This record gives sequence, C-alpha cells and structure tokens, in this order.
Amino acid sequence: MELDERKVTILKAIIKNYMETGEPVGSRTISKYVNSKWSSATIRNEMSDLEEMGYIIQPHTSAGRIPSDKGYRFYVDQILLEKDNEVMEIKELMVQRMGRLELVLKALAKNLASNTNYAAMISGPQYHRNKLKFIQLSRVDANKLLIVTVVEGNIIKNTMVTIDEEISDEELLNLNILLNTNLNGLTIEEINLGVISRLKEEAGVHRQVVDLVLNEVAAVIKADGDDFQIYTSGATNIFKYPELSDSQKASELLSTLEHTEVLQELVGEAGGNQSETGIQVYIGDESPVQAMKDCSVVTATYDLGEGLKGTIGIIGPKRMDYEKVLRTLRNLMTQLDATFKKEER
Amino acid sequence: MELDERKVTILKAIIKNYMETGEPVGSRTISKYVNSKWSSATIRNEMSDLEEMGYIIQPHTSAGRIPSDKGYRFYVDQILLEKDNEVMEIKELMVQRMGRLELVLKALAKNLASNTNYAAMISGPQYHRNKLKFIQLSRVDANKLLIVTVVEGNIIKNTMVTIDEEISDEELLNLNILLNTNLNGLTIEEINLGVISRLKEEAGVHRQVVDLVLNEVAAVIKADGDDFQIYTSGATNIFKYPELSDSQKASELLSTLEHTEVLQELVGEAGGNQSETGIQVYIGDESPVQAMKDCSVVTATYDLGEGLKGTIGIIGPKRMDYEKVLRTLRNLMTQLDATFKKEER
DNA sequence: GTTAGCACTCATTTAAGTCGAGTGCTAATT
DNA sequence: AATTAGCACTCGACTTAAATGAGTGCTAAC
Repeated sequence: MELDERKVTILKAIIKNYMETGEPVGSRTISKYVNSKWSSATIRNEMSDLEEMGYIIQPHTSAGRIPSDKGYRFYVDQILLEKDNEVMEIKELMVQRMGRLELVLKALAKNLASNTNYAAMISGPQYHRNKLKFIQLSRVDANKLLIVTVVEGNIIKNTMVTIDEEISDEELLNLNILLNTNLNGLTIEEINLGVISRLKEEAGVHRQVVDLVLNEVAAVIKADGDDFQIYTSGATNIFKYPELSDSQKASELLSTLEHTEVLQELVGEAGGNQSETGIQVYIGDESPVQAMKDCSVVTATYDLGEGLKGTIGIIGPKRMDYEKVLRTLRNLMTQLDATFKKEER
Repeated sequence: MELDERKVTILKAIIKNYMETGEPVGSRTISKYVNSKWSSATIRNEMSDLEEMGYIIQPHTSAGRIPSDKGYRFYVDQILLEKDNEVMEIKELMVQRMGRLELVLKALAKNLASNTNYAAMISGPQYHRNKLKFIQLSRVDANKLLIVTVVEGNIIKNTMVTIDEEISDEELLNLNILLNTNLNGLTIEEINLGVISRLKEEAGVHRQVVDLVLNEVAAVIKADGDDFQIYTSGATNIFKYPELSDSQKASELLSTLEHTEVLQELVGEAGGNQSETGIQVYIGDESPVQAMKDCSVVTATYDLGEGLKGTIGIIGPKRMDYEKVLRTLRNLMTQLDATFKKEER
C-alpha cells in the first residue's frame, strides 16, 4: 500500500492532535481538524489503512488511534528534512563569562528545560588527549602549596598540598621552571619512571616536594573521568505529561536522570553514530536507555574545538513537540559555535 | 492527664510500628507488639487517651492511629536527649583528596542518601568575610593569562583572560609581586578607587592588564553568591514511601528539591537558631519550606573553621527513622570535624 | 470513491454491595 | 479500681455489576 498525500495529511493530523492532548484521537476529531474536507467515515477507512501499515496503533478496540514509534519516526524524519527556515533568538546571551564552564552548562540545561518544558541534560566536554600544558606552584600559607594544573583544552585544576619541609621563594621558582620545562606537552603516559627519576635528581633536596607534586598532577590528569559530569535540569517537567507521571514510571525515569551514569550511554552513542547535523532522535525503544522506552530523546553534539565534544539532550514524552525541540537545539548549536569561535580568536 | 510510663511505651510502640509499615496501627497490633502485657482493650483505652492528648490521630473512624506531629516531636525530643551511645563508622573515608570541595559535597550527599534511603541535601560553605589571600598571574598561551585567586578559607578560583598587548615574563613577575603586595589581606570593599589608581600608576605601561585583572578578581570575589551551591541526592528515594509518592505530592517535592533556591530557607534557618549540637528537626508544618509539610527534615550545621559554615539536610517521610538519621548525622559531623581539624594542622 | 447509518466493542465511570480491621462501650472479672 | 472479654457499630478499601459514551467496522446508498 502506498502512503499517498491524503494519508500523510491524516497521519500528520493525528500526530499533531495527539501531541496536544495526549489522548487517543478518533476519526471525527480528525475530520473536523482537517477542515471537514473528508467525512469521519473516510478518515476511518484511511486510519484503518494507516494502522495496517504500522503508523498508528489502537490502544484498544473502541478507542481512537495513537501514533506508533514508526509514525513518530516518519514525522520526525519529515521535519529533519526541512531546512531551518527561521532562527529564533534565545533570549539571554547564555555565556556571560566563561569563568566556570560548569556553571554555564548548568544554566544552559536550566534554560533548555524551562524553554521546552521537557527534561534537559548536558554533558561537559570530554577530553580525549590530555597533554599537560602548564604547572604552577605557589605558596599560599607557610606550609601550604597550591598546585595549578592546566591541560590541553584549557581545563584548569587546583590542588592544595601541605609540605613538611622549608622551601624558599627562590627554590620554588626554580621548581616551577624545572617542572614546566620537563613536563609540558607530555601526556600522562609519557611521564614515566625515567622522567620522574630525572626530575627528582635535579630537584635535589626537594625531591620530596617533587614527588608530592607529581602524584597530585597524575591524580589530576587522570581524574578527568571523575570530573566528567552530566547535568540535568527540569526532570520534574515530566509530571506535566500524564502518560509519564504515574508513580512507577516517574520513579524509574527520575532515578535514571538522577544517577547520571546511565546517561553516559546516550552521550556515547550521540558522539558515535551521529548524523550530518549532529542531531539524533530516539523514539521509544530506539533509545539506548531502557528507562526511556516510553519517551523520546533528542540529542545534539556540540564541539568546542581542541577535540572537546559534549552532548545536549532533551527528554520528553513521545508526543514531544519535535519541531520546537529540533529548532531550539539547532539554534543553540549555532550560538554555541559562534560563541566559541569568538572566544578562540 | 498525665503521660505515664505505660502511655509512653504504647506511644513509642505506635510510632515505631507506623514507621515500619506506614499503615495506621490498631490496638491489637500494639497489644502483640509490646509482648502481650496488656490486652487490646486496655491499649484501646490508652490510645483513646493519647488521642485526646494530641499525640496520635485517627485518619478515620474505623482505622488505627497514626502519630501526630506532636507525637513525632515527643519521640524525637526523647532521642535528642539520649547521648550518642555508639559511634558507627561510615564505611568509606569520604574525603580522599580535598581537591574539589564540590565533588566531596556531592559524594557526601550521595552517600547520605543511599545510607538512609531518604533524600539528602548539602550546602557548600558560605563565606562571610572575603579577604583576598593570594593572586597568581601565569601565561598559558601567547596572549592568554590565567588568573588564580585564593580567598580566605582557601577557596580557589580560576579565570582565563585574553590580552592584546605584549608582556614579558619578567614584567609578569613584577605584576604578580605588585598585585600581591598591594592587595593581599584586603576585602572587596577595601579595594577602592584609591588603591586601584595607585596600582595602575605603578603598573606603568601595563595598566590595561591591571585593569583587566582587577575586574576579574572583583567579579570572582563577588561571585561567591553565584557559587553558593546546594547539592541534592537521592531525591527519588521518596518514591519508596507511598504516602509521599502520589503524583501530586511527588511532583511538588521533587520540584522543590530541584530548584534549590527554596532550600536556602532551610540553610538559613539552620544556621540561625541552631540548638546546642547544631542539629534541627522539623516535623511537618514546622518546616520553613511549604512543599515539605508532609515530610520531616533534619538539618545539621557543619563548621570548617575560618567562618565557613554549611548545612546538611535529610528529607524523608514523617515516619523517618529518626534514630538512624540523627546517629548518622552526628557521626558525620564528628568525622567532618576530625577531617578538617587534621587538615588544619 | 465517498458517506450516512447502525450495530458492536470496551475502557471508564458510577453505584451498590461486601468485607474486615478497628473502635467505643458495657459488663464481667481480677 | 484496673483490666479484660464481648459485641454492636463504623467506615475505608475492595469487588462486582451496570451504565455511559467515544470510537470502530461494516454495509448499503449516493
């Protein structure tokens, strides 16, 4: 059977209507919805066909139809084909000061969630190479040193260590030079025993300090896994959609959103098999996360350059407003791009 | 009427039982529960008295009794009187590396939540005085400077700025010295126009850089409001308690936990009228947060020295296991204290 | 090919009925 | 005087049955 124009119109009408109400939609409703061009009986026949073709589903014999995953898929693909025809402006300039990436990401997630009325998640950039770029030792208190470590991508980490021995300002300066000349540009793997022992030798009396510092630096560089965070926002928006808000489902979904480990899968997948635009839509079971089988998930990948990539996701009911979500995400990508391009110059 | 020993025993039995089951408890249950010393009829009479005295409530005529807020209050006060008789050890040494306070707090909240099966919140330390302790400028890229600012309490902030002009290593060193000698120990209020203009004068050609840096520093010191974060964990634990998990209540409560602004009130109140031990228990309506009127909230204030105080809170059903929660919190306080005392030496 | 009409289906709502945990009261017992 | 056994009574929770109505599929007419 073929999906002629009328069938498409009706299918779209069904999906649109269902997205608004969340209730199964019947033939009469559609008949009115499409300007009474066809009677309910005609619609019924078409609906029967559409069901046979798998685009819509009847939850039970005497109810209207709801879109199947296949139906949503059709609808989404349709939208994905259309070019961005308008670029809506996101109100606030979200990035005021790049001071704390973490805060920016949180704010971004919050914005997304409140704009769309769905749940939003955003992962911080993932670093793939971890070359050490810069180390700075500073004395803060008499016996406390501050270690500032900068790795490629300008990720900055601070560590405070307490030392036992005395060390003069001059010695500290020398240590700084020593560390930077020897370590900069190296990855964690390249800082091997040879390098370390040579460093210690050169450090002389302060080999203990060097040891301490190296340990911390190693920990810091390695720790990027710990530091890899996913922020969520608007999780409770799901209560706005009755089909998701019964205790059982809500609990499951919210738990998943809270224990961000599971979301990693989404991030991973999004990074991998991305489409041309970097935008992915998972409908129901298509999602790699089990708890989201009754939801739709839209992910987008952003790129900060220097190999830093992160993922933004919107989680909502299957009847989410795909047009709006896709528009918003595309828009956001554009703005992020612009912002970071500007930052880089 | 007087609250004699038997009434107390029965009241405790009712509360304990209700805490376990979450169901109204009847006279027969209690009769069995207290080792059949008294018959159900006797219990009934006593329960009738207890109800008259306001310690328990009958949700409807033909149901058992549940504790009223007053009943819980009695029970909690009882526990608060008892001395810590055991010091349970919290498994992991929660503070491995104080690298990132933020991560520690998050981990702590997570631990608390999973140990207690209630929701946990924890606020970062609030800074009251903000003396600048140390500034460090470092070159990271040809035209990028890293500003590390340390304020009292060893709170470290990083900012990256892009500069237009050339600046040599030596000049940078001089700038560092200039900034530190002039600014250290000052609060934001003390860094007034006079200080600034003098600094600029001394900086000579690099007054622009000084300007840039001062702006950032000011922003950073001021920003502690932004930075004041509340972390929550285990919010979805509330689904474990049927009396909280209907869609309506759950939604309200979870939203509140998500939009942490409201939680500020808890923090504020906890900081203020704290009891001797720094532990506060809010039962039902006693809570300053409206959405928690069906919950109990236990807060504890921790003290990191240097005027840094924060709040830890547990949010659960009224029938929460107060003994366990109080024990856990007391314990945690002790450990935190120990950890930070150790850190300080 | 389209539409009106009608019998049929079935989730949801409403009403009535049953069940049983739990109470309050009274009278008997200790 | 305190305790307990016994019993009628209450009322939410659960069960069952009937009523409702949105929506369908099919057939026959247009």
